Amino acid sequence: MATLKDVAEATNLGLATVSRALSGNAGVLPETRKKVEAAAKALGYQPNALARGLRQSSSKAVGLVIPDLENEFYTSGAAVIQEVLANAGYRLILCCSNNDPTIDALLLDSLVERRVEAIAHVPSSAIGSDVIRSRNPSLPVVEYARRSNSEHVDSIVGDEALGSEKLIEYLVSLGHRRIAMIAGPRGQSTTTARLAGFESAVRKAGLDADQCPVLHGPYDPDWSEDATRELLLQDPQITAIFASSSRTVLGAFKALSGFGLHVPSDISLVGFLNPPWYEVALAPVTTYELPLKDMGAMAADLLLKRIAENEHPHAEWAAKTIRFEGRLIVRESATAPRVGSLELAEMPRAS
Amino acid sequence: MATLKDVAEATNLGLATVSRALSGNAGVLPETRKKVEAAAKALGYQPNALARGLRQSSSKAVGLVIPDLENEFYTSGAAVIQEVLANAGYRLILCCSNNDPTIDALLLDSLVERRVEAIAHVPSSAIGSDVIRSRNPSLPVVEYARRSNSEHVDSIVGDEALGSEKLIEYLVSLGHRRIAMIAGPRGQSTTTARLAGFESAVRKAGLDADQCPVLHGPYDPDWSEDATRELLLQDPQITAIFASSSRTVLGAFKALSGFGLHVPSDISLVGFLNPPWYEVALAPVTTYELPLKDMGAMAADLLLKRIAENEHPHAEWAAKTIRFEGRLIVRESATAPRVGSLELAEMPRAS
DNA sequence: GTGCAATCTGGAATCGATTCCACGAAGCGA
DNA sequence: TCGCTTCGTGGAATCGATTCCAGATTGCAC
Repeated sequence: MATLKDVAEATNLGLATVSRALSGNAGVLPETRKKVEAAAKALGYQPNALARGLRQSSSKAVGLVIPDLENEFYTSGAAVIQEVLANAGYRLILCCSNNDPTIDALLLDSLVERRVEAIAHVPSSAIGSDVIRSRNPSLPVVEYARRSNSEHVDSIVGDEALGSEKLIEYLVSLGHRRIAMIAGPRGQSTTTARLAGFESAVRKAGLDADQCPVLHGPYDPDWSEDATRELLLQDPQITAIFASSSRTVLGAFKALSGFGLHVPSDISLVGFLNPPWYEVALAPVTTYELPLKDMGAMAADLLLKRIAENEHPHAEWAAKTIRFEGRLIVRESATAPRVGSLELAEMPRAS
Repeated sequence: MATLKDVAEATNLGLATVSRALSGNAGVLPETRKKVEAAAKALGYQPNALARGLRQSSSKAVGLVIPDLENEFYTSGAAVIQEVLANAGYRLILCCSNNDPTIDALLLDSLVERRVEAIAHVPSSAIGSDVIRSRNPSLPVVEYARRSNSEHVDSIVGDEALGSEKLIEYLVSLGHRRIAMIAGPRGQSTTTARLAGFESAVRKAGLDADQCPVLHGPYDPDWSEDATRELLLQDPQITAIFASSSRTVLGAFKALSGFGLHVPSDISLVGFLNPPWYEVALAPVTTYELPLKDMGAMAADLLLKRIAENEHPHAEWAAKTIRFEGRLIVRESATAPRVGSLELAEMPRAS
């Protein structure tokens, strides 16, 4: 592949001049520049970003690590982040940790080694981004969507607790008193917050906590399907289910259909987040929507701001957590509770 | 940030030795290596991938450009590609072109400038990947999911034509004779193939092509909703709709609900691909599933193979297109056609 | 005509790793 | 003991760009 030197030789100019000409710097005769550009084009010259980055110690790249490429909770923000950064002249290096803390740490390291200028991060463990910050205090890092225990990292999250609370309040207002929650895996900030909101709302409404069971498991439709199934078998008095992610809503629907139950006449179901398909689900899903796009934009803006600040040595700043409120979307999947307990028509489970 | 030199000075060793010790090369005394590793750890040394890449002219990175981060048609394969490559010691740089050919070209350039060792690409235009190949004949490139007109690039796609054909055959076997297709944007290989299959099936079944309208538009729920609406108003004799992507299925469902129509008793609807929510849709969706995961794995394997071949100068190879068959999944969204024309209860459109 | 500034250009240092080559020490057989 | 190989190590070149600094040319004012 052609290098700057090749262009220099082809034009009988010095390296320095050619470099200036191509990088659009001032101090080059217009005709010289023309000549250089022509030669570069003819030779098919493409700059070497590695060499440039090495010299300038700036890669014009930002890293983003998310745990799952097929979950709108993360990709929705990722899309915006990529867009904002692209407009600012940065490239996004997007990596996927598969929710594995080991891979997560590996990817963060590899981003630092590539000398990205900032990192956005959906932490896969409570350790989160602290390792990075402690080794590279000046590298801007922001946690997005989930929080770790890191004290020294900005984070942008949704107000998940408030969301749960609103949903439960709504169910209670419809008359439900026995509400089950299908929660996520323990230890993740989202799970913790959604659970906290649930428990708080249950308490405030004066419900009997024993009649409001909570199931913990991965954000996975299959697990959720099994969990819902067992839940109903054990506790047929339940009148409403709060499935705290779109994945678990999916599983819950499948389990319910398997039992021949109808939403919402047999049982109410509310979800979380707002993927497009909620509108065309078996019963359009009542849910709490988070402004994922806004959150992503804010994360990207924050990173850009921190990068800019880095140019000039800056005063100490305190890490801050920004929490975005969402909104309750009422659709059809929840109504007043039925009377009496469920009649489960055990059907062969769809494989 | 600590450099190799810092480690060398801290240990009173030469640069060369330190480099060898850290990169696990032979020819270093075990105790020397211990000492180096200890010092590196103490100093928080992290190698500079830019410098390494520059010297070795190999970045251990592979680029992937997809048009949309929120569409399972692309992310599903992307997830697998990332996994396979990670296992082979490569990092994935994932970029999103927003379906814009200009951005697409820009991103490809930027990947080449970063000296990635291979590129997987969902082309956003018919020009596709040829520019890259013509300038860098030795850079492995594979097109995934969509094809461009490039003659010299491998591509891995689904057998979209066959899929359409199977779906239409199925509808015909149920007794449908007036089937509408909501197609994608003209000029994309997926649209073309799906349309070709549709037309071929219509012809083979001896249907009247005039009674089987085709609407072209973006793969977008809102557009699809409008299109479906107009379609039904213009042509209430239609008994089945083939919505050729999950996005358009969504829009179609919304339009149908808006008219108070019930799937499948009032009208049949079949889709394409198989996102998880198809199972819990208003009517579980009959569709043609493509093995996206297998396709992604194959794309990644192919790239790795080409990278390996590049090590040894190799014989000419001919570009090949690999087409994956999918399978028809029969659910509940299509049944035998109603008799007579539709009665449209025009409802206020959900904003 | 001379002095000085402004403008354009090129040589050479630099970024941080890898790697070729040379050097000294140690081991071993003859 | 001498000569040869083997092993561990360090010096210096290298990758390909950017950029500091100095030199050359020109223009302009006095």
